[in-house]
Order: sequence, then structure tokens, then C-alpha cells
Amino acid sequence: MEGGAGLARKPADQSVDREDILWAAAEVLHRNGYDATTMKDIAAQVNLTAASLYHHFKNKDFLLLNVLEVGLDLTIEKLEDIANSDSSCADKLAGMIRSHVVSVTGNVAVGAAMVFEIRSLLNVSVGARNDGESFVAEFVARRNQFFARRDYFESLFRDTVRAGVEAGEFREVDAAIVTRAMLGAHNWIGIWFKEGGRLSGEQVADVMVDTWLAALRV
Amino acid sequence: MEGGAGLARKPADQSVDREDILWAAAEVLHRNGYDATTMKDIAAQVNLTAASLYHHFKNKDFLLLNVLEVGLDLTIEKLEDIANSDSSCADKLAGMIRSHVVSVTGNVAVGAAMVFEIRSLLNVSVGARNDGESFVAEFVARRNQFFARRDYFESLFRDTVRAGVEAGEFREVDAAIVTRAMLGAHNWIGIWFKEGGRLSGEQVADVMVDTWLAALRV
DNA sequence: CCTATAATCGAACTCTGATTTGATTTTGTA
DNA sequence: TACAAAATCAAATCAGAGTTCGATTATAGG
Repeated sequence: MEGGAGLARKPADQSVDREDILWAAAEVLHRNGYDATTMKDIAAQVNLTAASLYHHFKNKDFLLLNVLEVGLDLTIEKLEDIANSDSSCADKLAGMIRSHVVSVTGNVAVGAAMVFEIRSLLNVSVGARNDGESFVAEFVARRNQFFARRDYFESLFRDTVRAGVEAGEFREVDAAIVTRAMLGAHNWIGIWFKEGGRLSGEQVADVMVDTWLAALRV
Repeated sequence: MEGGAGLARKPADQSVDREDILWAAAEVLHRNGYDATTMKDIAAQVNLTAASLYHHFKNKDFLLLNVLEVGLDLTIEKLEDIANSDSSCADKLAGMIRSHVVSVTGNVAVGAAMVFEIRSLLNVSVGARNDGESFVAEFVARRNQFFARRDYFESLFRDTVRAGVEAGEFREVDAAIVTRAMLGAHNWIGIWFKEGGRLSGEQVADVMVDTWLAALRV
């Protein structure tokens, strides 16, 4: 996989690329949270030393940001397909909810990270490191872009709800608030959902779809 | 307040007691998150030095635990009054939702801490400190008790939903999942709600009540 | 077969932040 | 008025975690 151009490779048998690290990081991050996760922890997950990670990522903050970016992009991608289809708003919303919930339950790691580590992301700006300028500027830029995408993500849902209301498919509601309630409910799933529990991810998704369509039905 | 028996007091004019520190901590904790909050930060909030905090609390973990305990107890207290009233399930649920949401929006500090810092709490067990045994045991015990109360809190909602379903007031739903969806939605409020925004806490509460009753209406 | 580059690692550096210690001040009580 | 407990602080301790550095190994391409 990947391959790309013919570049030199690393020693011995090992073979870890950014992707691998990203997923590993997501997992550890989910388990421990940003601060409690050490570079060593992440490295260990892919049989590397902490130092090696710096060959792939500028620093810990960028690593986290990367994890979140990938996770969000993945989710948005699926969502857009549905949002852009020409089904009824109800059908679209149902599909979007299902997609989102399955994403969260299927990859709790990224899903939860998405929810919880955002604060850590914010704190970076605050803690204007001494580094002077180098990374900081770039980081802030990418962080803002990430938040913009996060808003876009939310808007996909909100617009669908709003359209449904205008089309008379849904009852009159405060689309902004209801959407946030919805996303809050979904995000929270990443916290309590355990693989192998009473319900599968798909089943949880079904319940969510049922719940929200009921809440919106005229 | 407090007073208790006739005990010696502290120097000069200052007069800070556990309570004060607790609230201050909740606030700072909300702003920065557990790890990003230093003992110094908390101390500063009440014009003390970090060292002084150790006179009131065993350590940082216990301090956090205390904050969460107080916050949770406060919320539960109000909830129980409503849950134990003899109104219809719908009315009870409405009251409980409103109470919870107002708690969260009114004291975002504690509310958000409740949501986000739980993970930090968990990590303590994992990071079996070197202390040997002393605190650890007591901490784990109290931490478990806290989680038990957290479950109880959730059960107040779940039981009401379930009762409503059985009484035919609500449609047939998976009470456990719907309850978690509900609490997730509420918890999430602590993240996006800003005092002075488009809606007041009460208004947000209204929307939530409306939404959930709609979702459950037969 | 050589060379530049990628990928790693071990060790060292630094900083931050929790926690400890010992002294100091204030106050209630005997 | 003394004594003991309470409350506080300044300074020292100490460990952990991110990050840097230099050296090392492996691979691709010429």
C-alpha cells in the first residue's frame, strides 16, 4: 500500500507509516485522553520509540491534530454523499444519522477523540509556547481550518433539519439546537458504547434514527 | 456557615474554606481541563499558593473528585425531588430535563467538568502511583462510589422513561439507549453553551424538553 | 559498489508541575 | 497568657514527558 515514488525505506523488518501511527494514536488517545497519553505510549503501540515519532510528525500537537483531521474527513465524506442525494429530508437525515453513529461505534477511538480532545487542541493557542514562531503559526492555521470543517460537518445536519422543516416534512423546531442535541447524543455514544454489548453499532444507529425522526415528525 | 466546633482559624484577613476552593477549582477546571489546570492556577483563583491547597485536599486527584462529587450531588438532589413527586411521567421527565439542563447551563463549570474530567478520574487507577498504598486505596473506593452515583443519576432518567412507556404515556422505545441519547445531548450543552448567546439556559431547556417529549410521544 | 535519504534508536536536555518540608502567623481555649 | 491546632507560604524536591541530537542501519538508484 502507499508505495508512492521509489523512496528509501527504514531498517530491518519494521514498516510503519504515518497512517499506522495515526490509527495507533487514535486508539491510545481514546483509552487515555490527550494529556495522559505519552509519545512513548503511542510509539509503543507501533513498536517504535518516542523519538522516532518525530520523524513522522512535528510534535505531539500536530499528531493529535492529524488524528482528528483524518477522522473528521472520513466522517464528512460519507455524510456528503448522503446529503447530496435527492431523497426526502427524512430519508437523508436517517441516512446521515446512521452513518454518523456507525462511524462512532465502528471506530470509537477516532470518534471519542473527536469529542474529547478538542479542548486540548484549543489549549495550544493559549499556551503560546516559547518556540517563538516556527510551528505555532502553522499549527494555529491548521487548527482553525479544522474547526471550520467541524462547523461544516455540523451544518450538514443542521441544513437537512432546516430543509425538512421548511418542506413540511418535520415539525417546527429550532434547527440549531436540535442539531446540537442530536450530535451531542451521537458523540456521547463513543463514551459508553462497548463492542460486544447488548446492541451492535448498527442497532444503536437504528435506535437513534428512530428517536430523532420521532422527535421531528409532524 | 460550617462553623462546627470551636476550631482555630487561619491568619490575617483571608478566609478560604474547602467550599471556596471547590468552586474555584470547578471554574478553572472547566476553562482548562484537568491536565491543563495546575494546582497553582486553582490556588491563584482563591489567593492562595499551591502548597496551601494541600492543607485542604490530599492531592490534585482528590480535589477533582471532590468537585465532581459536589456537582453530582447537587444535581441529583434536585432531580430526586422531581422524580419522587406524583406527577405524570411526562411531567416528571419534563421537570427533570429542565432541571438538568439548567444545571448545566447555569453552572457550566461543574457541568462540563462532570462530563470531561471523568476520564482523568479513570486514569488514576491505571497509573498506580508509587505511593505504595496510602491514598490509592481510599481514592479508588471513593472513585467507585462516585461512579455508582453517576449510574444512579442515569437511572433516575431511565426509570422515568421506562415507567412512562409502561404507563402508555410514551411510545415503545429502548429506554436505556434513549436515556443515554438524552444525557449525551444535555452534557454536550456544556460545550457549546455560552452565557449571553441567542438563547438563555432556560430557553435551551425548553427546547430540550420539547424535543424529548416529542421523541417519546405516542 | 557508492551515496543520499529514510527511518530508527539511545541518551541527554529541559521544563513543568505535583508534592513535601519546615517555618510562621493567627486564633480558640484552658 | 501560654499551648495546640489551623492555615498559610517560600523554597526545595522529584519525577515524568516532550523534544533534541548524533549515530546507526537499510534501501533505492545510479
